[in-house]
Amino acid sequence: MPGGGNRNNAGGDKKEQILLAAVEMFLDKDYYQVTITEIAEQAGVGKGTVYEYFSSKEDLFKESFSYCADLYLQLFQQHLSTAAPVKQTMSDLILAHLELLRENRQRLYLLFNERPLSLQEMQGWVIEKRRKILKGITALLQEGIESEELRPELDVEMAGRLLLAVNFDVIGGMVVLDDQDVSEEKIAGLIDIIWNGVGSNKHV
Amino acid sequence: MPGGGNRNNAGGDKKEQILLAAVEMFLDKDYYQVTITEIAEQAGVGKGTVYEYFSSKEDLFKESFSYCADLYLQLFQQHLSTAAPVKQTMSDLILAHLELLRENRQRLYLLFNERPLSLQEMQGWVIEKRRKILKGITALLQEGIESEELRPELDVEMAGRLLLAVNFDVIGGMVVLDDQDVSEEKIAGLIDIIWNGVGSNKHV
Amino acid sequence: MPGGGNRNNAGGDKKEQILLAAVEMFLDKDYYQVTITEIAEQAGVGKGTVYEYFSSKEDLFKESFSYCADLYLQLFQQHLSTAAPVKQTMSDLILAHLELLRENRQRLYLLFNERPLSLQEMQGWVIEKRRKILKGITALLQEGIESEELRPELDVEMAGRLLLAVNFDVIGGMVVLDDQDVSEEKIAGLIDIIWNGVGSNKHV
Amino acid sequence: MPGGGNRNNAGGDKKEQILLAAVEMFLDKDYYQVTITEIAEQAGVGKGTVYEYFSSKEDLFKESFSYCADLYLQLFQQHLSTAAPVKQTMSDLILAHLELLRENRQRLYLLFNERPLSLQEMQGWVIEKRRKILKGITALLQEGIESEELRPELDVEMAGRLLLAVNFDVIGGMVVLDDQDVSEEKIAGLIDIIWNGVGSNKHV
DNA sequence: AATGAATGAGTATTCATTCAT
DNA sequence: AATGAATGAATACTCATTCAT
Repeated sequence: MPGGGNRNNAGGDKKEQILLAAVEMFLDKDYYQVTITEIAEQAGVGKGTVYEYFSSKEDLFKESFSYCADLYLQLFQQHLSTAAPVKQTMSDLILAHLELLRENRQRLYLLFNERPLSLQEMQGWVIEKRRKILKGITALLQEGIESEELRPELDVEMAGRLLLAVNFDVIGGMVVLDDQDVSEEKIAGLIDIIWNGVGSNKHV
Repeated sequence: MPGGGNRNNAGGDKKEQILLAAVEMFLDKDYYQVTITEIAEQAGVGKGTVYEYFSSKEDLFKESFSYCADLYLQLFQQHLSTAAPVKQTMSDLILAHLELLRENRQRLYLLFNERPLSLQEMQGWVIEKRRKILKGITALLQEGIESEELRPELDVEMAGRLLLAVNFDVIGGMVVLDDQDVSEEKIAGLIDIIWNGVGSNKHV
Repeated sequence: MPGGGNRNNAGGDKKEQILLAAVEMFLDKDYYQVTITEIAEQAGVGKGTVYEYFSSKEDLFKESFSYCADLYLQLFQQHLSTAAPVKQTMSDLILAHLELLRENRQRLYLLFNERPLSLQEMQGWVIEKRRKILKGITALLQEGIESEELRPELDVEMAGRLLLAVNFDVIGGMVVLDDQDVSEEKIAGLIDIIWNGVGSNKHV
Repeated sequence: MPGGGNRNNAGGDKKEQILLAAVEMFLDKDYYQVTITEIAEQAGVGKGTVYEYFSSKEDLFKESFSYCADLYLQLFQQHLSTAAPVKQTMSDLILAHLELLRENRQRLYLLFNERPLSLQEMQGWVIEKRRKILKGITALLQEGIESEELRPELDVEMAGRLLLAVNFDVIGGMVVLDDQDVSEEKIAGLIDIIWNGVGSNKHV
């Protein structure tokens, strides 16, 4: 078997090592401000080694991004596949998201939400991931309608988008942009709004 | 209106000329992809002239950004300061936002929502603008509660954030990311959700 | 007239300055061993300046090469367009070539004769120049046949190629590779061979 | 023939294996475009193994070059050592050369004729080989004079150089640069010129 | 005030070579 | 002896910024 085979018992470690270092850097600075040298240093390997495992900076970025995006995807999918009542699930999602943001550096939000504009391909990347999540949420809502938890006349697509926005923009914004403490109370208030709307009955 | 009269290129309006050119470019490409040379060409001035009016590329970007942000601010403030019913205002805001996105190139959204991440200062910039808008919306909602259009127990901050998210994330996302046609019907559905919530009465 | 016009009274000097420096370097070392930095230093300009006038290293090389090739072309064309007897012209060509090699650094020979193999395009370049020269020589020989200076049954193409080879390979080789002094006597001997051939009459 | 027997890859012939792979590659691409990795792959050995047998890329190139040069040398020496008439030998040489070029990839010509210029050492290498060949040719011509096949007043050195040039520049040029089909007729014409010269008797 | 020629710091990437296994 | 993972020196090219005119 010429050329040997899989990378020792050290495993694919080097690659992961580099990937994690890259994620670390890309969470801190944007694509253009992160240098391969930095990543290599952060990973504790030589510059050339980076290129043993990733064909280019762009490739490395994509993989870093994908790695982070998958964290999100997993989070959502995990919570969306429960049998819990919809209201509960919505709440759980928000809480889980909050935790994810807190655990994995707030900037995860940024990486996901605010990609390097110009790497056009990245755009499609993000959009794709968003669609997947949106689809999951939409399905959840559809079930909610069928189980009569939700109003039958609901525009599930828009409701789904709103829930996505709540997670990314409201929660993400509070944690990351405003660096706020998001209390349980706040979340309850938010869920209340989503569930019951803002309108009073007096004027309707 | 100082100086009065219409502004030909005879006037001292080189600065505005350059600024508008910069906005044009920054709406098309991201910070790192726009070059001073391009901006100068677009503005029809020499490269050196750019530096007569702006101390650096970063400075020029900030001003360009601010210029665009103000478009938003104006849009919101204009609609938030009407005496119309809150529901109407919310709807108007969304419609106006839609139009703004369509008119001013979709990328306005991107410029505003997705700044060159780690120009740290930019962050504060965005946050600041968001807060101002949020404040306006919150005030609107507070009035709505007082006029009993809105539910008295509403967490106005969260409701405000949600409305912001609806504009930026839901509408912006649909127009820009998904390149979707946002029908009146969709908006009606969205307003319905915001107003009445997603929950059915059966299970509550 | 926006943008001004031709480069000062300094003339296209900078460009020529750089070109000559590049020629200098490319005559000394091969394409891959010459660095842009060196050329810039040699030319006494900044690295960036090189790129103001030449779009890439390859471009600069091509122009350098072309510059040298034109020296050859001129040399040949100048001598080929005289009304002198063919024999005289052949001799003149060789002498002129010798002088050119001595004047313009021997390595001119190398640059022309031994291009960087791999820049495929270069190959075509050289071939093209060779063809032009060959055509000129062939025409000369044809005239020689018509004026009955040369044998009527001569294969002019082959004779032309032989004359080219004499110049490039024999003369060039002696001067450059063997660093030999090429005496008038040697040249007379060479012309004699070309004119009368090597064969004796005894055995024919 | 030390060791005798045929050489499988079982033998210690790794070195030859690598050398032949290198020749293969260097005939295809120039020094700078051939990588050690490629050579190793072509040879079916590990990259490190190359360095077991050759101290550096340059060393490997030199040996590859020498290997090819020896093909030439052998070709010439083989034909130069016959007892055939000089005219016949000249013709044979050209034909043999043609065949060699056709068989061994045209690029043999390039490898020999156009070394990576400024590996200065290479220059000497080529010069050395050329001298050896030239010496052989000169001896042949001297014999030709003695046997009265050739004109007694011939400058044998120049005649030798001319024959070398005919082989390398005329034949090589036609085959490689101009990618021409070299007919027997053309060769006959060439031999005719060498033998009888270009001059008519009318004007002499 | 206006210009654009000149500049050089900054960076992704390649590849010969080493050396631990 | 054989390997190939790891390495970092080396280099073309970009572009914000300056400054002489």
